[in-house]
Amino acid sequence: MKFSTKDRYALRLMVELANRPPETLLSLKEISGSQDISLKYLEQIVTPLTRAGLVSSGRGSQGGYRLARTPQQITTGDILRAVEGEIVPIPCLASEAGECPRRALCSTLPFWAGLNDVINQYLDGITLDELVKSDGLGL
Amino acid sequence: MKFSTKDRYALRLMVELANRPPETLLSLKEISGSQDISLKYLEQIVTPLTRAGLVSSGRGSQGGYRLARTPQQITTGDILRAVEGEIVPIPCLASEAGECPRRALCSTLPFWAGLNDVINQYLDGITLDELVKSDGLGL
DNA sequence: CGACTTTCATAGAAATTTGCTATGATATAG
DNA sequence: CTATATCATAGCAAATTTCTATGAAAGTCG
Repeated sequence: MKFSTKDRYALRLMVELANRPPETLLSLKEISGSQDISLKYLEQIVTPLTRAGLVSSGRGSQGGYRLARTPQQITTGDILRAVEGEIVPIPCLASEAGECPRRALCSTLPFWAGLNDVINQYLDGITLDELVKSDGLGL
Repeated sequence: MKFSTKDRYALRLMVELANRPPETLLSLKEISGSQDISLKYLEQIVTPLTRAGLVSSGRGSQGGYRLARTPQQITTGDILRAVEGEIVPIPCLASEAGECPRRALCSTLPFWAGLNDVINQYLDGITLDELVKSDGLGL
């Protein structure tokens, strides 16, 4: 039960963008430098973020990325779901899951569903704005 | 971000044991049949559960496993931690994690720590007893 | 225009994890 | 002594993760 580096890097990328004046473009090369993440890997990570409409891009020299909404309008759930897809603790709970023949008699399913709720409520309750502000708070 | 089949099967195994009269031994062969899980895989899963003191075993013919405590005294956190080890959403938060050079300036760490708390509080708040009783409730 | 920079698209590949299966030893009941 | 079960350890194919490589398309600037 671990979130991937892709998930973690996506959050850091978004924090980096949120820390810049809006409207200005920030290149992946700069993010790669400051966050110490491979440029090529960042390219892969930012793709689903743009497709999800969380960031917008400008190409060519002086190109880069910027947030497509304000940090208050973006939750950690938005970001993680963009790169990872639906966040579910077990495949059974995915919306595209096939019908499980054991469903009726599965006494663990309500437990997993409860965990699913707790996790997604947390993710949807924290905005990018709050992430940025928590800088240096807890450890 | 998924829990493994090992985690899920461990829960189902424990529910099965909790559904039997205490003190009586239930063999993995029977569990294998009713839960449709390979016997050999079950053997692997039950090992850490016995080591963690959650179940006790009797060998030989008529042997099997039983709960070592009452279902009220066993939480889902106990079970999952027994088979999976510490439950942490990212490696940074594991107690045996090496010191991260980025720790001080990592503005995502408090977010992950919060998620960690939410998950573990949920896991520690639900007992095997409650799992068994939820049979047939939600879907 | 033309060199340079950056995003964008896709493919590949090494390393790790997952999800088992196999072999065989050890203990107990009847 | 035989059948049954736990216990211990090893191995292995498939999937996933974590990148790296190649190159095209689009934009900036001199």
